[in-house]
Amino acid sequence: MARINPVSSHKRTPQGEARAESQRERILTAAQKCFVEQGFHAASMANISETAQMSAGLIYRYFENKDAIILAIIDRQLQTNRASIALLQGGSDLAHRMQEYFIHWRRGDPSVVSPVLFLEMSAQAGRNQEIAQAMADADRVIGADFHHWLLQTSLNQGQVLSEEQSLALKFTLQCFIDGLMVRSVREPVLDPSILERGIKLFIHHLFPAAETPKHTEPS
Amino acid sequence: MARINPVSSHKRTPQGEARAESQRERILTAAQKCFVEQGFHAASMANISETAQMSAGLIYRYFENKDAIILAIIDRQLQTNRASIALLQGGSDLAHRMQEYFIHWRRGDPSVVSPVLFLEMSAQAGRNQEIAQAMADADRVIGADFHHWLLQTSLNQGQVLSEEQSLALKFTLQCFIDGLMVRSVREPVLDPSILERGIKLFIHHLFPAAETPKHTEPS
DNA sequence: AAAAAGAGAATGAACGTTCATACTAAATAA
DNA sequence: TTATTTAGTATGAACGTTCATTCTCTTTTT
Repeated sequence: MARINPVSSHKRTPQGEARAESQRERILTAAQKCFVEQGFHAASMANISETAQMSAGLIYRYFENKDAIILAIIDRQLQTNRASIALLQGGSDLAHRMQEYFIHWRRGDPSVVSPVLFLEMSAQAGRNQEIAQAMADADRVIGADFHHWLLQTSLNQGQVLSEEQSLALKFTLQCFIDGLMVRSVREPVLDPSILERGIKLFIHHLFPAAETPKHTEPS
Repeated sequence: MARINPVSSHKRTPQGEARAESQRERILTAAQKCFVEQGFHAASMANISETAQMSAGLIYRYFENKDAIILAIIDRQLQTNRASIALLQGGSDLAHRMQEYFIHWRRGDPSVVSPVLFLEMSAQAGRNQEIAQAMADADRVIGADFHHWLLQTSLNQGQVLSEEQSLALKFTLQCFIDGLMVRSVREPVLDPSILERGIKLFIHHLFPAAETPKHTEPS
């Protein structure tokens, strides 16, 4: 794999750099679409250039090679994911927000991580050291956020969570979220009420501190 | 995608068919290794033939094309997975057995599903209708098994689980297991005690009926 | 006019697949 | 027994295609 940063072998004026940035943006948007539809390896440069509506050769003015584009997309997904997860910790109705993410994942909403890309990234992490490192780093950041949040919210409830209890809870939550992402790809049609009940089951039993505020259902 | 069954355009004696079967086995074993290490698309026929220690052309005597091999591998993984999940429902210590699977996944033990392949299969299911169908069918079977098992075990505990409660519980469990598989690929080094605590947290709170028999820890 | 951006044909490697040919071992003929 | 035929098994070079990448030339911008 190659480096993430754009090709530096061209001198650019400040405004030229602005244009270059928008071109990179254009390429990455097209690449993401192709990668989602065909996968990292199956999507060709010709395919990406077509989607971006530019010549194949031109892409190489902005990215060193295909691997650099893949790396950039992965980086982007990790950032998007982190932002999403951070939002998950905001208010109080954790279960409801999880449901919303599930819906967004389904729809392929570009403002959230693409579950298909996430799966492909994870698979690649099992073989490519550079990708594994990037994902591990992203996980570490998200994990630290969670850890902090867990200690905070449990404290607000008057509970005291041990270090190990918090780490275990964090692990369980990450498993569940990853699993939800997998399910969003694999369940062709899922009864929304089952989704709601399933998520609430998890949240109510393991995260009473982040429980949904209204109409708590009997267990 | 093409069909799964072996190429039928060759006449074979009964013992010839036995040999053919062992050849197919040899090819699939090699293919699985290559697919795990490089991915469905990145692994080449040359690569597979090299690993199987036979010429590239010979593979086409036993499989129509590369897609047929991919399909066969996916089918195999789905069968293996179903068998594993069925074993999960056997005895009482569900949490402990989950831990064991996690370890096996990590090791790439061939007797259990390969988590890397599982991720790649799931990603492909998001684009290829044939694969999506095969995985949905497998999920349906596993889901039915779970549903049955849940009703059974809850009944043994004197509880009565409604249809919807059981389906929600099934969904939650499938999410968690899928998530564990993702984590087994992405967590480079995970403290075993955190794994144990995390899994027990999930099982104890959601599946008290399948609780670990000895030394139940305080919540 | 000079420089940067862009297009698209050219390039060579790698891919999946096929094909003419060679090997092997059992069956048959001598 | 020893030759000859036969049919399945296996090889690896060759084919046509597609791929990522480079090169050359044209257009646009400054």
